[in-house]
Amino acid sequence: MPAPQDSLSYELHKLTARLDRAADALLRDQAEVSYRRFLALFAVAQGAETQRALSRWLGQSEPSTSRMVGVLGKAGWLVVSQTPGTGNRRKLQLTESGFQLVTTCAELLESRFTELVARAGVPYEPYLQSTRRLLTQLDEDGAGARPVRGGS
Amino acid sequence: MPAPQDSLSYELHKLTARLDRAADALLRDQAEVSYRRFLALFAVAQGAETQRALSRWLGQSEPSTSRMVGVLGKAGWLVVSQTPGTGNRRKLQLTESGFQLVTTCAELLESRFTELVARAGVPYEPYLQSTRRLLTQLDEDGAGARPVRGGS
DNA sequence: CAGGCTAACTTAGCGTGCTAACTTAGCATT
DNA sequence: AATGCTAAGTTAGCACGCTAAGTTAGCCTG
Repeated sequence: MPAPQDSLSYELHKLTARLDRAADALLRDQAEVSYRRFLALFAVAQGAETQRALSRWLGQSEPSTSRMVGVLGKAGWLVVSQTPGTGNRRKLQLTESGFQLVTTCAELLESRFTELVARAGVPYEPYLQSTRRLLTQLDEDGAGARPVRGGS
Repeated sequence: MPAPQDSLSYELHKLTARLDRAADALLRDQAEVSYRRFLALFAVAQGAETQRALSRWLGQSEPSTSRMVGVLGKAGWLVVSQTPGTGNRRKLQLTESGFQLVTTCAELLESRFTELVARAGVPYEPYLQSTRRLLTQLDEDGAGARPVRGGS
């Protein structure tokens, strides 16, 4: 049984867990918003126009998205509207404050991450390529897969 | 504002999210245990002897670990004991069934992941190196950092 | 031995992931 | 108009992450 500290899968896991925490801490500090909420608003900014689209964009279930949309609406970052004649859809639109939040946070995160990669001396492009290859392979493997269940 | 689909940070995030889901699905299918629970048992197998040690190993808060230990104990994978004269500690030990579960699952996961990397044509060692460098850099950056809060 | 300190764990309560099952809106058929 | 279908969203309830605050065990020090 290999010690997972030494395996790539474990290191990857650890890396993204910390990246997420760092991002979350940064955003809470600088913009009083959680990373999850930012991601949802960002998805809307990038063109997710309904809740279903948003849930796909985020790779999340629809109930989770439904709840998140409610929270973001109450916080005044998002307007949710239903137009008669378009089925049981909700149209999602950022408010002015939502848009500004997304813009600010995206810049913050992007600059921090780019700096991190540079300081770590990691070659951006090759690393990105490998990451993408793994993703693609996972997608292909999972194409005929069983449903996903449970936990966070 | 860059589309995050194109950025390394986003791809990394997506990759580990899917790796976790794939691992979770595999373990639920083959061993009727969640990935989180497996990780905790694995940590004990690797030498986490108290709850505090376990929480550090998992990179989690102590309350989360406390609850998890309770669940694992009830499931019969773990024995929790308190020895007088050693302070308010709990000694963690795998049961026979816990040990077998960990062994089986670790082999399952390791072989699947190695295959994935090979099929994806990703150079294992360089990718591992870069991942480690990013982690180290994050750790150094965060050495004098603010506390981490909130969310999942 | 009483009071205070630290280490380790628990309790309370919340955020946000999930599945299963339900509701609502529009469309097609009879 | 009633029936049934599909798409989109919600409700109920659980899994597990977190912080803040409380408890318990042992160790000092007066």
